[in-house]
Amino acid sequence: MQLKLLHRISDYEWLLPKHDKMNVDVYIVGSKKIIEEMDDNVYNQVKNVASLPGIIDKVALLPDAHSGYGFPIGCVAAFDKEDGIVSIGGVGFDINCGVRLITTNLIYQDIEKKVESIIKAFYKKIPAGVGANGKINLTKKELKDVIEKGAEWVIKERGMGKIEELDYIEEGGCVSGADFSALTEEALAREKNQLGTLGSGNHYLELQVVEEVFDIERARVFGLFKNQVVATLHCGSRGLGHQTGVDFMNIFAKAIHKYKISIKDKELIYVPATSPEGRRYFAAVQAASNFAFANRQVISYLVSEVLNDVIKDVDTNTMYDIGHNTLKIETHKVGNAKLPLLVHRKGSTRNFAGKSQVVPKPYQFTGQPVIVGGSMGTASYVLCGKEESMEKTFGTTIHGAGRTMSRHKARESLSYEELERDLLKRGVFLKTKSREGALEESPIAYKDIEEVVNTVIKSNLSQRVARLRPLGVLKG
DNA sequence: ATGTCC
Repeated sequence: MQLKLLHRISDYEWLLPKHDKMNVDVYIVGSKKIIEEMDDNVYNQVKNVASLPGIIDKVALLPDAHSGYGFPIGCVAAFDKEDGIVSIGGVGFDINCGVRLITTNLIYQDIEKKVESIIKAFYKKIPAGVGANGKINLTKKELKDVIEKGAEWVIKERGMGKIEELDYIEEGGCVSGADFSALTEEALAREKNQLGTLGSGNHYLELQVVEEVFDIERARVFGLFKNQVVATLHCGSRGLGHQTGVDFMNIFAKAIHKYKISIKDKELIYVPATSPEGRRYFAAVQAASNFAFANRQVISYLVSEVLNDVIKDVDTNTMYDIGHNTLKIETHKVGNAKLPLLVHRKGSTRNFAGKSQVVPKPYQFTGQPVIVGGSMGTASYVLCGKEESMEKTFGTTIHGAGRTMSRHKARESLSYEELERDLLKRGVFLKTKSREGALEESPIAYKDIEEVVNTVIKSNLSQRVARLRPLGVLKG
């Protein structure tokens, strides 16, 4: 993206003022380098998003942003609850794709020589890769319960996890407004034993060590300490969520004729939020979101089982679990008004500070944790929201480093053997279902996580709590 | 991201 098109606010904040058909400005977070290296298509995409009807206040673009379907990945846009719209590209096809951080009572020395065997045991126990199926076979009635109850169903009905864990999942592991009947038959049919499966692409399960603690107080409340072994898992709503996106593209395509909406970019198709199709999409997104929460709950339980198989008496806890492809109704301060908004977070994470109804009770005085995923060889971060982000980005921050190289280019840039060697040099053991897939996710294909994190710190959106160094990774 | 083309 060209810097000369933007107005500088600070070294880390920029503004693309509204012009042409834009209804609002675009607020951009990034260092000079990050913005200059950002795909030009991101510029076109945020301009298009800013031109959507009923958009409120601004579009916020985060430093991990890159080109996506319709909306960039790494942005947040909010629409008036009544006069606004809902967009499929604004959520993403992997609905409620998210991350969970699992803490343990182990220190690095406990597992130093067992990393390989732990990752291999993960590989055996946790289905990963395209089309992977798990052991949980749901009847239609059970699937309906999963959709309506989210992670709670997994804990109560299958005994996979502790009931207290629900307090440490975004929205208690179950968003409201989920309607089973909003999902299509095709989406339901895709759920063929996919509960408790990791998936492919950038999804992973990583064994990590807490390398550095930046905020001792918050780390203590989050249950983190230096040299501690933790696991981070990144996955979403699998085929069910994806099919929901695909099917609503068709439902929306019919609806725009009815509402006489003309679309200039088919990837940016939308319907009025209050239309039957819009309401149904909202309910379907919440439904798929609950499936994703349940999915991560199952995998999280399998992680604790594996750790207890390989090493005895391991105590695991969920530090937090949060999505980064979401659609929510939230009240935000806009100017002097407080407005209920339809917040689309696409590859971006809710980052609420301090006391808030949606911050879990144990974290009321710290603010809500954010888990920023690394890219195989690189560090992950635990961050925490700051008050300023409420006004600047609707309480939103980054979700990862963000791609800087296309999947295709990444595959051509190195061989699998080179990747494996590079990772071993970094002290990371890799096990994957797909060598091609792993190449696409090579660390060289991603931005520098340190620089991306530094940007949200310098712009006062988030604060650092801890940095996690990868030891081993299972990829789909 | 995705039973990466029923």
